[in-house]
Order: sequence, then C-alpha cells, then structure tokens
Amino acid sequence: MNADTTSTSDAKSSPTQTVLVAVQTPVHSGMAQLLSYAHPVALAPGTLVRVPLGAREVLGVVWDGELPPQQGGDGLRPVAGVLDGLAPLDARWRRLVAFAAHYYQRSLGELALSALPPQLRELSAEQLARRLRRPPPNAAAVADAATAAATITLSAEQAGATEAIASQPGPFLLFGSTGSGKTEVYLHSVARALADDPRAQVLVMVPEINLTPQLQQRFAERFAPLYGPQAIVSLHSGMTNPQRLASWLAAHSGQARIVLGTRMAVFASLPGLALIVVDEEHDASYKQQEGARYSARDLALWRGKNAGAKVILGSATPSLESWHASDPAVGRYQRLEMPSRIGAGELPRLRLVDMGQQPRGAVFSPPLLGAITARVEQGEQCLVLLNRRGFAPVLHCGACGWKSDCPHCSAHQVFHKVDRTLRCHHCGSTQRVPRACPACGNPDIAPVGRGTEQLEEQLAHLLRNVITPERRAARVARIDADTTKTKGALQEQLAQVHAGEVDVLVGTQMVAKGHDFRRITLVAAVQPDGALFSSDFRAPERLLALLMQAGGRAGRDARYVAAQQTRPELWVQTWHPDHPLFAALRRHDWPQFAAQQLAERRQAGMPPFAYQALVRADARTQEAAQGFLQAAGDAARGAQLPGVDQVFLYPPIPLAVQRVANVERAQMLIESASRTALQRFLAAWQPLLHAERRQHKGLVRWLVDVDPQGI
DNA sequence: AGCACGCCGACT
DNA sequence: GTCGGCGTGCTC
Repeated sequence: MNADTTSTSDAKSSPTQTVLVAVQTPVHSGMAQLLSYAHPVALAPGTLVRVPLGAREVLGVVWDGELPPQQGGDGLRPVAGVLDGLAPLDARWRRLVAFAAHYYQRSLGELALSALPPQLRELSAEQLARRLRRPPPNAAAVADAATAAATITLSAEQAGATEAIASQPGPFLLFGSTGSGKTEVYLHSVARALADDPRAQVLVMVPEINLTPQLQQRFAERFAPLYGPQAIVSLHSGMTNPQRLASWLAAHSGQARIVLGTRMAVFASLPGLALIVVDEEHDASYKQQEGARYSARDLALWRGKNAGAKVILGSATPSLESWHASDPAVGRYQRLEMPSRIGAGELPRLRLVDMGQQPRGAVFSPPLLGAITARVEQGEQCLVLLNRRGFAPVLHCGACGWKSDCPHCSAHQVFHKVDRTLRCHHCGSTQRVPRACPACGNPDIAPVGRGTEQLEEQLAHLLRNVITPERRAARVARIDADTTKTKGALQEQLAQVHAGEVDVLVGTQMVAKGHDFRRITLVAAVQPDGALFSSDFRAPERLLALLMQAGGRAGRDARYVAAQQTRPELWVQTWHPDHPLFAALRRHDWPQFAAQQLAERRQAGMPPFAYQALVRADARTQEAAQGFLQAAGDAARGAQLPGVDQVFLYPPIPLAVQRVANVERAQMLIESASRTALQRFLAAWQPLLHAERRQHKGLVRWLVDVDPQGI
C-alpha cells in the first residue's frame, strides 16, 4: 500500500486529534489556507474525507503541515466521514498539487479538489466502497492480438532516440519532423518502462480530446495483448463523470498501467509513475485558460523531476521555451533529433501565391483552384484551411455603415448562413439574420470577409463540373466546431474522408492537428496573413508551427504518393510572400527560425529570457477595471513588496476584446528577468489584491495568469 | 463560491 | 398572512 501512512503514533493517547484538511475554498473567500477539524484518531495525509463547511458537507484531502496556532480552542467541528478503502493520495501527488497551487497563485484546496474526479465529491464513503467492489468495466475496444505480435523495426534515428531515452535521465525534447515516427519512439519507450517494473505506470498526454481515440487505439493494439485491455485508460473532459471516476480509480490503484489524456491528466494519481510523454508539446492547449491557469507541459516536467519519472516532450515545431532549454549550451533538456520522414513521402513542396498578383476579390487564386481541380481529377484529396468559422465574420450595410455588432461585446456577430443566424463567438448571443438593415431599413446588407462555411459553398460551386476518376462529381465537406458539436460527429466525418467519400475538406485548425489523412496530397492555407503582423509576439511562432503541421497532413502515405506518382504540396496564399516566415517554411527549417526568433526575444528581453504574469480585472466599466489594477500596482510599489525592485509593472490596458457579455476587461503585465523574484512578488501581492478588491465598486473579479500564452 | 439569514413587495 | 426578491456575511 502506501509508504506515507505515518504519524498515527499518538492516536491512542489522545481522545481527539486535529487534522488539517484541504477543501475547495474559493479564491475570493480570504480563507485559502488549510482548515482544521477534529477526529478521534489521526488520519494519514492524503486521506479523502468529508467535512462540514458552513451549512454543507464537502470533500477534502487530509494534508500535512504545521498546525496553525489553535484557532477558537476546542471549537473544531468533527470530520464527518472518512473515505477509507481508498489508499491515501501519495506524497508525490500532494507535492505536485502544492507546487501548482503556489506557482499559479491559487489555493491548495482549489487545486487539490479540481484535480480529483468530480464524481468523488458526490460519493459517500458507502457509495465509494460499493464502487470499489464493482469489477472495472472492460475497455470497449479489445485489440487484435495478431497485430501486436508483428514486431516493428525501428529506423536508425528512432532506435537512437529510444536508446538515449532508456539510458539517460532526461528530460528529453524529441524533435522529429511530421511523419518521422515519434509515436513509435513513445511506444517503445513505454514498452520498456512497463517491462522494467511490474508496478510502473506511464502518462501520455495529447493537446486535444479529438486526438485521444486515435492514440487509445494505437496503444491498445500494442499493449492490450500484453497487459489486458483494462491496463489502458483515458482521462479527459469529454468523458462522462462515471467514466472519469473509473479511469481515475484505475490509475490510483495501479491497475491502469497507461493513462492517456489531455492536460487535466497531469494531475492523475499515479503511484507507479515512471514515464511522462507530452506529445505536440508546443501546443497552446496545454495551458488551462480558466480557474487555475496551469501549463500541463510545465507541470509534467516538474512532476517527472519530483517523482523520478522520465519526461519526453515531442514536437516537430517545439515551443521556443523548450527549444532554448534543449540548446546544448543551456542543456536543461536533452535534444533528440529525428529529421527524416519515414513511412511517409517527402515533405510537401511550398507553393506561395502572391495575392498582389492575382485578380482582386477572389478567395481562391486561379493557380490554387487549378491545382485543387487537378488533384481531384486524379482522385487525390485536398485540405483547405481557414481559421474562421461561419459564413462571414460580419454583416455590413453599404447605405448607412451599420455592422452586425454584438450588443454585449466589443466584437462583431458572425453570420452563419446554414441556420440564418448572427452569432457572437465570445458570449454566444444569437439572433436571426435581419431581412433589412436594422438601422436604416436598406434591404441590401452584405457579408464581409469569409469563413469556412463560405469557403465550402464557393468551392462546391467552383468544382461543380469536376469529375473524379470514379466518374462522380467532386464532393466538398467541412469540419469545424460547428459541424462537430455532437458527440462522435468528428469521428464520423473523419471516417468519410478516410473512406474517400470526400474530395476536398474545408476546415479550421482542428483538422490540421495530428489526424492521419492517407490520401491528402494538397494542403492550402487561404488566408493566414492575420498572424504575420499580430501584436502578440508569439503569433509568428504559432503560424509557422500551424503551417508546418498542416503541411505535414499532405502525403503522409509514401506508398500512396508513389503509386499516384504525385508530389505533395502546401499552398499558401499571402499578400506578403517575402516575409521571412515563408522562407523558413519553404526549407522546413524550424531550427533556423527558432534561432532567429530567440535572438530577437533575447534582445527584447522577452520569454524565455524573461518571465511574465498577467493580472486581469473584470468590471462593469473599463475605468473600474483599470482603476483596480492601477491601485493594486501602486499599493505593491508603496508597500515595497519583496521582489518589487526586480519586477516591472506595465500600465493597465484593455484586452484585445475589451468587453465580453457586458463585462469590461483590462489587464496588467508583470515582467521579471528572475522567475524567483516574480514568484516572491506575486505571492506577497496576493493579500494586497484581496484588500484592494473591497475598495473598488463595480469590480466583478480579478485573476492572475502566470506564464500567460498571449498578451 | 455556496448558502444562510434578513427584511420588504405581490400572490394563494 | 406567506412566498420570495437578492443585499450582506460567514464558512475550521
């Protein structure tokens, strides 16, 4: 069982013990500390308990630590119930939670409780006992043992990487181009970790829920024949509460050897953790964007180090943070390179279309349209990317200048033609498309700009006379958040693409990530320019990563490419063909691009050479929001907080989308060359922010975002 | 954040 | 007379 079942020694000598319990106390309650309760015997840290809190009874985790100076004498309320039967959460898990709470400026209880499956909160000790007696449900997909028996031969690069991972401590940055076979390296490293120790467990994370079924299948094929189907579980927010509880219990009990999941899985209880894989480590989805704003990738590194588990970060376009850390001159991570594309064709050739040289107003330039037509006529598939849902981002009245502004946000309502609605993508407010201009009555209101819906419609029209080799009309389909709202819709639509029923697929970046499209040989980004001149300093990095990843969707199947005697292509339509980003894209040269970006960042004192935090305030008015931030900043300077001389507080500014759902939003950037100084400062600032809150009427809430994604 | 208590308007 | 509006205030 568990190693740290300590401190029960004086249980017999004293009639009641004081136990410290972490409960989900809200951030604004001003009672973020551990709470004390009375119990006849001492309880091991990590034990789950039910305790009274005000009028309700909540779930808590027994914690270790110094007892606070006795508050209120013997007036402690008793623990209401102990969820025994469940092994206490081990010290490593508690340290991870405590670190995350401290680093991301949240209460311990909030982090501890949000790291547990929600259903655990509702269960009484008896219900839990019943749940534990029930045999675990068998995994639905039982793999075919025959497929696993086939031994996979690694390429020299894969073998080298696998060997390095096995023999060295890490952490590792596996830098392998799309199609270089990173997954096979993961599988081999997992196999070795599991074979080495019968209690070993591994955690494999992917950025999006959409990618878990594919991963689950791959791992089940390989490992279910060895360890049984119940040894592989998933953990992500798309699961039902009972499913999540079952997976969590399997991980906690050690029965699950492999846990696959999204960012939340980084908090799974894994007593035998030996290896963590973070696939597509550069992906922004690893950063939680509400509640405790943690980076699952960064926590994975911390957890690995703390638990003595190896960590593999994998990417074809690593984050500049990880790239820098794996620079041999820095040497914090070990960089493993796999430049060759195996089992896949050559990398796609870049075709840049200078939109300045094309007929004005056309979404699809004639050369791109010609290329798509040719591919479809040869029976090959195309993928067209546009990062904007709906038909058009705004409706406009030419007569009076009216625009379809959202009444609650400083944003336009997007025109969705399929259901004739105007929808705000920020607050969700929806209304029917007006027949005429609501301001002046002009019946001639027109969509401006384009979204995926419009692309799909236009392409279907443009390709209406194109015939495939099977002598049927070309078919265009669209995949985006609107077409995949219902459960299983994405898998169904992907299956249609795989079955060859679709010739051209239009979609947002959700289709650019990770999916294996065997017959796609042309990928096109029709309008990527927005990110070239964005105010966000990470925008170029993200755009190049997206384009390289998207390009990687083309020609993934070498045999297909060879049989077709074709050459995969990545098309990019741009008004700025001379932008250096495209030169890097043409050469598939991430290292050179990263070096240039890092030089700029170093020069400008930006991450990873500086550390940042953002304080955001939401209020009824912009003045109230900024006023709060200004006052909090002044208070910090006035109080001479520790670390304040090493941090720089920028002036408050409104967010890019200033108002959402009638709430005005402002933020203040905090920057420091020292992570420790920033941490010390933020921790000391917390009580001042709490105090300041009461002074500001109209303030809705404030929050701190450490290591923010975008500014 | 919940969830109480608490003190004033329109319904069975 | 009570049901219920959401304004303050507390939760070991």
